[in-house]
This record gives sequence, C-alpha cells and structure tokens, in this order.
Amino acid sequence: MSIAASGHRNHWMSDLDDIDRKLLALLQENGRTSYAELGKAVGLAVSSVNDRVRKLQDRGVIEGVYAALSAEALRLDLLAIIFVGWTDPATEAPFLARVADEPSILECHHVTGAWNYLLKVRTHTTRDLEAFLAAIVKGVPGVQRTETLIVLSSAKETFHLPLELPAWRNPRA
Amino acid sequence: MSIAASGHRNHWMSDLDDIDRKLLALLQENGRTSYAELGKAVGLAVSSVNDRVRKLQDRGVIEGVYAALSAEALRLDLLAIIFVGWTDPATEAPFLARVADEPSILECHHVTGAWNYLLKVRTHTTRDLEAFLAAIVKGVPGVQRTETLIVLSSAKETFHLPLELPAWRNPRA
DNA sequence: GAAATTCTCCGCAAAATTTCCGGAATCATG
DNA sequence: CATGATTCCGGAAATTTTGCGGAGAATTTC
Repeated sequence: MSIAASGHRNHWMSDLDDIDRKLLALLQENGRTSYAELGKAVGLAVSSVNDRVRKLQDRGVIEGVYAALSAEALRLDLLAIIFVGWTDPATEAPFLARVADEPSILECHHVTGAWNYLLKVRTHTTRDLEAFLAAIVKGVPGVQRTETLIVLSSAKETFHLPLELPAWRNPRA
Repeated sequence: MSIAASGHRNHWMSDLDDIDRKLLALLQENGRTSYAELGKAVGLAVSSVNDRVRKLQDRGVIEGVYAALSAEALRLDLLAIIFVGWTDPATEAPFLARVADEPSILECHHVTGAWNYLLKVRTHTTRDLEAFLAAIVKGVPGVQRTETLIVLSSAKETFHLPLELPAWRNPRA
C-alpha cells in the first residue's frame, strides 16, 4: 500500500494529502531537495513529484524559495521589538508607507492591546537603532509613543510552519 | 571596469564585496535563480558564480535555502505574540525544552523588560490558541504570567535581511 | 452500472542547470 | 619582481528539471 492510500484528502481549499504535507515538510527544510530525492522519500516517480510541486506552487501553498542569510555573518547584531503608538488615525497611512521601504524592518504587525503596531527590527549597533528610532519617530508625524525591547538571545527563529496537527489540539475543534 | 573593481573588500569576517552582496540580494528574492542569470546580473561567468555561492555557503553567510509556505493556504489564521514571565530561574530550562519541540512556536526571544520571553505563535483558531496556552502555561511548572497580543494584520513579514547601509545610519559609526 | 471525465502517476527524452577541472589572469606580499 | 593565493574563465561531464503521451484509478454523469 502506498503512502497515498493510507491517507485521505480533506475538502477544504488547500486540499493537501499526506504526500503533499511530506513534500512541504522536506522543502521547508531544504528548498533545493531534488525531485529524485523527494520521490524516494514519498514513493513517487520524479515526474509525479514535479507535478505535485508545481501544483503546490500554482495553488500558492508554496509562496517561493528563498536563501536565508545569517544575521550574525552580516553583523546584524541587534534585534529589537518596537511598539509604536499614536492617537490620530491619520498617522497610520504615512507610517505604513515608511515601514514598507525600510529594509531594517523585518516585520510589522497590527496588534491588539495598548499599542498600535509591533515592529521587528535588525540593526548593526545600538547607535544604528538610535538613529532608526529617530528616523521613524521623528520622521512620521503623529507617532507619539514607542517602547523598545532588546532581544538578548533567540532560542528559536524559524520560518517553518507547523504542518501536522498539534498534540494539544482541542479534539472537538 | 568590472563591478568588482568598483568596490573594495572589508577586512571583517564575512568579507563581502559588492558582487557578493548583489548575489545575496538576488538569492534572498529567489533562491532558485540560476547561476547563468546571477552571472548576467553581476557580470561573471557561470563557474565563477558557482565558486562565490559555494563560498558564501561554506562561510555560513547563506544558512540555507528554504521553501516558504503560505500560512493562509495552510489555514494558520491566527498569529499571536505571547509574553511569558516567571520568578524562579529554574523555570527557564524546561520552558526552553518545551519551546524547542513545539512546531507552533515560530520564534522565541529572550527579551529585556518586564517579561522573560516573547513567543511568536501560529495556530488555526482561537480554540487552538487556548489549548496551546493551557499546554504551555500549565505544562511548564514555574510559568506564572503570560500576556497575549493578537495580530490583526501583518503589514510586513519578510525574511530578507538588510544588505545595504541604511540612509539614516549614523555617519560616525 | 456503464460511459465519460478527471486526476494521478509513470517512463522517457530533451532542455536546462549544476558541478568540476585545468589553466590564465589578477592581486597581495615579501 | 618573484611568489603564492585568489579569482576568473571556458568547456565537458554529471545531475536535475521539464514537458510530453499514455496507462490506470477514481469520480462523475447519465
């Protein structure tokens, strides 16, 4: 019995079976895994793996394949979490425009709670962070408050999305 | 004059010249860019590009090449930022062990401020998040406080590290 | 339940890419 | 300016990707 026969497809949009999930797991770990190797892992021919991966890309499940660079090697030694707040709603649009073309901002999330946005920022030094804060806070009129947390160390920082059902998942969900 | 001649190497560890940075920028955008295309972009032969990329990998500047999956396509609709706190230092080790093998935790940072750690977590539903919090808070003895922020929307979420000097960089750095 | 449609899978061959090599050219050093 | 290290190059071999046509299975339709 093949792996495919052991599983069954869901009926939701992404419609992934066990083989798809296995392929995604392998490609998340190494985006350059050859189709031959993938095929060996899931028990499919090279051309079949090609079909599947192409469809996963077409369906948008695989957004892209990217080289991950080392922040340490690039001497981006400072990682900071910055909360940003304002009261005037007109502040948001220019703020987001500023965020979009600022490469040092890796993430920008609209969050619940006392603050408006949360930024994840990488710089080389505290001096750079200081200059960055001045550029953002002073550069975007309306930004009133910021609070900066410095990351002392990162125990985990992965791009891998969870593919299997978590063990703690509520059984009635 | 070649591109190489226009730049000059630094003397720090990673020792990247303009061509290296250009290659890294291109591979950050598309990890499957062929050496032929990379060579056309930087003005080098295919084999030379191969040499450079291999060295960038060996030096650890390129940590790996990964397929990025769509959280939306995988129905991971909930993104949460969770602060975790405790007073007993003995709590840290089992907490980190728990974090390591929990796929729903994408990031875990040791941060300054009132909290000990910051987690970035993706789940399918609020119900899953509830179960996750119960598993982490109750599952790790010593964890006393948590605070959860829900991400309403993400204006930016990139893996691309900044490669060029920022415009606001302090000139005396 | 039979026919038709769709889907998945396969092998194969062409095209593209990667990889490795020796040697030329360039750069750094003493 | 000699020497050694590094970078670059073209080309050939190995690997990989890609695009077929068709077989087989599953699903749908009548």
